[in-house]
Amino acid sequence: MARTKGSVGADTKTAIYVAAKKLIETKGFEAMTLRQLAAEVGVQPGSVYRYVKSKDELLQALMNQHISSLIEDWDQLEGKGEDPVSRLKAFVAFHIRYHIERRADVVIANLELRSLGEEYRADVVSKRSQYEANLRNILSDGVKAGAFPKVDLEVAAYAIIAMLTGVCFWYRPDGRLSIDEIIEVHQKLVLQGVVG
Amino acid sequence: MARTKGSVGADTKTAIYVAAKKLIETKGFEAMTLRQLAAEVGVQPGSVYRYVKSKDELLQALMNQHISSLIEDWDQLEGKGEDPVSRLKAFVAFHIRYHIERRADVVIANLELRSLGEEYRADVVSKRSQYEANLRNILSDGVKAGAFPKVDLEVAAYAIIAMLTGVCFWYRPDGRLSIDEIIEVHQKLVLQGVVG
DNA sequence: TAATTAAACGAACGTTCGTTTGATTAATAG
DNA sequence: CTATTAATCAAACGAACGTTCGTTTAATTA
Repeated sequence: MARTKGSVGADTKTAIYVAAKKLIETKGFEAMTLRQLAAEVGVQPGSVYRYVKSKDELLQALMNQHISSLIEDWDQLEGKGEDPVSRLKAFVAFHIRYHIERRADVVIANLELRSLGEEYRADVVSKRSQYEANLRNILSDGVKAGAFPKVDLEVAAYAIIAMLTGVCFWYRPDGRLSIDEIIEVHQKLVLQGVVG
Repeated sequence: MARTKGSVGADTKTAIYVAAKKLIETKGFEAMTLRQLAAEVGVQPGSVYRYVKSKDELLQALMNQHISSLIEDWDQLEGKGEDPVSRLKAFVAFHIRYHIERRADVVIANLELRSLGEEYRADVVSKRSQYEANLRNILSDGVKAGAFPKVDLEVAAYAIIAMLTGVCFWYRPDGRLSIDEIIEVHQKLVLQGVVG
C-alpha cells in the first residue's frame, strides 16, 4: 500500500499534533515514541516525518503554540480600565479556566521544559515571563492605588500563578465542585487568604 | 581491570543515589541513561546493577525515600498544642524550607510520578495525600475554632500546597530575598491574601 | 599464606529508538 | 486521458538503550 483513500495532508498534520499532545501529557515527551504516535494517528512511523522535522521540533512547536495563545487570549480579555480587585479576580478566573480547558497544553508546558533544546527554551521562558508580567502589573497597580498593601511583586506573582496552575493537576470533571466554584474559592484565597 | 583500589560498596551505592537525583532533576528520569549515571559515579554501566535491581526500581526508591522523610520531618516538628494561625505559619515555613533545601527530591517527586510504574504510584500518591492531610487538619481546626472563615478544605489545601511547592521551581540561592523573607511573604499571602 | 568474598570491569545480548529512503498509490491539473 | 503532485507504505539504517554475564582484581577471613 501507499497513499490511502481519502487521505488529506492537513488532517493528518492536525491528527499528529492532537495525538502528540495526548501522549506527551500522559506518558511524557521522552517516554513517547514516534511509533506510538504514529500508531495513535493510524499511520506508519516514517510518515510522521512528512509533517514534522524532528521529535524535538514537534515539542517546540507545541510549546510555542501554547504560550503564544495563552498570552493572546488574556490580552483579548483584559479590561484595562477596571479597578485592581476586579482585574485580579478576572485574571484568576481566566487562568484557572484556561488551565482546565487546555490541560494537555499546560501540562506539557510545565513538565517538559527540560526536554526542550536549550536554544528554544530561552524563548519559551521569556514568553512565560511576559505572561506573568500581566499579573505583576495588576498587583503593582493595586499597590499604587492603595487597594493592596505593599507586597513583594515578584514573589506574590509566582505564588499566585503556582497556586492557580496547580488546579489542572488535581481537577476532575466529575469532581465535587464546578469550575466556577473552584474559581470562587481561589479568588477569595488570593484576595483575603484564609483568615479573611 | 576489575575491582578498583579503595572501593567500598556502601559508598558506591550512596554515590549512585546522589548522582541519580542530580541527573533526574536536571534531565528527567526517562532522559537519564544508565550510562550517564554510571559515568557520573565513575563506574561501568553494568556495575550499577550490583546496587540497583532496575532503573524503575531506582526511581521508586528515590520517591519513597522522599515522601517518607517529608512526612516524618513534619511529624517531628508539628506543635499540636498551638493555635491554628501559628500552626499554619509553621507549616508554611516548614514546607518552603524543606522544598528549597531538598530541591532534587522534590522536583523528582513532582515531575516524575508519570514515569513510576502503576503498582508503585498508588502508594506514593497515598502517602502524599497523607502529608496533605496535615494541612487540611490545620485548616479544619482553624475553621472550627473560628479563627478562619469557612472555606473548602480540600481546595484550599491543594491551593496552598501548590503555592508553596512552587517556590522550589524559581528560587535561586543568590536571589534578591533570603529564605526567611520568602517565607514571610508566603505566610502573609496565605493568611491575608493580597488585600490584607 | 590460602581461601573466600566483595566490587568492579569489559564485552556482549536482544531490543527499541529516531530517522531516511525509494517505491507505490490516490488525488488533482492540464 | 495523461502527467504531475500529494500522501503514504514498507523496509531498513546506525545508534543507543537497559540489562546480563563471565572474568578479574582487591579486600577480608581463616
